[in-house]
Amino acid sequence: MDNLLKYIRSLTSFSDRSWELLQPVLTKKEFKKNELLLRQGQVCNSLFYIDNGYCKSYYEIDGVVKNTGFFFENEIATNINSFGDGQKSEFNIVACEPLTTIIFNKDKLFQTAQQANEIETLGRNCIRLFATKQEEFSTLFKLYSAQERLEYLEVKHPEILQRVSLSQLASFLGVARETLSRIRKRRVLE
Amino acid sequence: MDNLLKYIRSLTSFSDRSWELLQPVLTKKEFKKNELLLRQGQVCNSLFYIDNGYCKSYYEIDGVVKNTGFFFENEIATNINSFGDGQKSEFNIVACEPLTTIIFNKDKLFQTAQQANEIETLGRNCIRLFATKQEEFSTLFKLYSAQERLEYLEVKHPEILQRVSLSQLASFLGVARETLSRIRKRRVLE
DNA sequence: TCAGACCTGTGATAAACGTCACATAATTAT
DNA sequence: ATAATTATGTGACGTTTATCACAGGTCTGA
Repeated sequence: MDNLLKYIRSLTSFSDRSWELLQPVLTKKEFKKNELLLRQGQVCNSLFYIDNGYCKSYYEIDGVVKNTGFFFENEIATNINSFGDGQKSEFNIVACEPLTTIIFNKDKLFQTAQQANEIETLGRNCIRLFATKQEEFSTLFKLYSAQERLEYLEVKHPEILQRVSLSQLASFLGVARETLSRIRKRRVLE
Repeated sequence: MDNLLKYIRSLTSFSDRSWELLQPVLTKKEFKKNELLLRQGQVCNSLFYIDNGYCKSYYEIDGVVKNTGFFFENEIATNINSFGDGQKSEFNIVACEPLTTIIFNKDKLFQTAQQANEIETLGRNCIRLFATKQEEFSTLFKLYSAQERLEYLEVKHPEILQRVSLSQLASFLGVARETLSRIRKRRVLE
């Protein structure tokens, strides 16, 4: 839980009292590699704080897997739309490695947040980080070519390139696996 | 202010008392067509509730304008990253029509939110909507081709196609103006 | 240690797209 | 009303990308 407390305090001021109040909201949970955190069609009632390992969100359309996000240590993974609105999720979240998470239960979180403003503020800040990340990757496609998107990741998010295989990365970058392989080859030669 | 109150109450329970407390946070402001709401390099200290008209966010890179978002009535326009973190904005927001907005002042909003939990919850929900929208458009690029992205807008966001010119829409969809023109022609003939 | 699954690279080919050039609306300003 | 500006359509051409096919490499579990 140490990592989580540090993470929270990097976002917002958080008293020991708030941390105590938050405890009943939290559950530690481990996932095996390839185990699902969230399944398409389910409603997402959790925020998954990633303590160790990483996971990804993906759509499965006509049997083809399309990766839409990767989530590493000290990030929150969730379906923000499903979590907020109670709608069924259109995508899956799966552990890409053995994964240790701390789960925020939605109902308990909302109850507790009504009583403790610091917890409400924490929730706002978690969502803000999530929104910032989405905006960042959304903008990539509007500003840059496939090769430039790869270069952007090399500079700004090298951890993704180090830990995610080329095949997995391709759909996230919006190109075919073969194309990404060729782009990478060009980059090495240049 | 009527529209704003309805908007707020569609998001979260909001007492008359909270609405009173919120008043000092709010300022009505009109923008002329092509007037900037936010300039690149500035820090964003406002949430712009769109009461009437619409605006867009855009990057200007090597003299070329790239549109990244459109914001219509009953939406909040802002730079979520700049607003939350105090970083300088990398993009502009400009009125595309004569625009009526209600501005939330950041400092006053945060002060007031500390005293009234309903206002903190409102902030969380506004950001949540923002995150959901970003995620939606980010996913489009990973799942669909340019033509499919256009079809998606036709079904899910026809208001964008009705109000935004083809040239403006092109960079938002991540294609050249000429390509979008040809895609549209194909769609009409099919 | 061996088979099966997954990952990466590469060639061939067709399709999609970007860019430049220019013509023709449509809109706006004077 | 008319000129200027902006928006759209279209052809030509080169570049980038998707798709299919297949070979070789790596990892993993029986």
